[in-house]
Amino acid sequence: MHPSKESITLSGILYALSDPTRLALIQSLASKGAQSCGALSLPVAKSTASHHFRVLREAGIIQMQAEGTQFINSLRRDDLDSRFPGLLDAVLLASEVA
Amino acid sequence: MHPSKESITLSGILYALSDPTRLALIQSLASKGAQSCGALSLPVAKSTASHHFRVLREAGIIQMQAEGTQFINSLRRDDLDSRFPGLLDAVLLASEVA
DNA sequence: ACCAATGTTCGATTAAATTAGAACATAAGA
DNA sequence: TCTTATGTTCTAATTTAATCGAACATTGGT
Repeated sequence: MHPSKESITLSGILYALSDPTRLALIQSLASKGAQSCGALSLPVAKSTASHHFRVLREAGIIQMQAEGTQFINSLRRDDLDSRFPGLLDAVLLASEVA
Repeated sequence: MHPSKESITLSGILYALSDPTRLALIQSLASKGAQSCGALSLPVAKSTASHHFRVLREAGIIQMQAEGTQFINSLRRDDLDSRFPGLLDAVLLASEVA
């Protein structure tokens, strides 16, 4: 379900983050910390939101852990920083500027 | 044909670079400097290569200038660095690691 | 047990990207 | 002027992605 750090690919990350909805998602996670899927309140259907979480998860950008009836999402910051130094920070900085 | 610096979007850049063929293209431009389309010798049909150049150009990542019968491609490094500091470098670094 | 809350998965639909072949445009050279 | 070189544009086929509704699973509370 969650890819290992080594199997995270650059193309996968760039693709996952090229979607404005997913970009907004990780921006929220970065600024407000870990949140459940519902707390992130996307303006799309539940199934669509679930799809976006899956894309981010399978790209290795977020991790999800069950907590009661909900799932808590958080950035895999350490893994990303060690595998692709500076990339996440540059994207987050750019997403604030734009 | 070439977008202004201000109209370059983060999503556009991330999407354009999420394709392995295009990523390889800009990596070659970064390491070997400006090159014609032909010199970059992609393993695809001419029309397909032209499509990839167009995507990179319209995303604001490269600029193309006519030079005789050919087009010289180069990175819009200054524009990218000023608009999204550190992003291009992080991607290029990541593309070397991976 | 029963019910509500929270997401996931399945199936279908619609939209967008990738690819390539064929025809076209432009510049340089013989 | 004719030909070659270098890409672009057009059109079409295949693939991939985004979206939603409905049904399903799991947990926690009543």
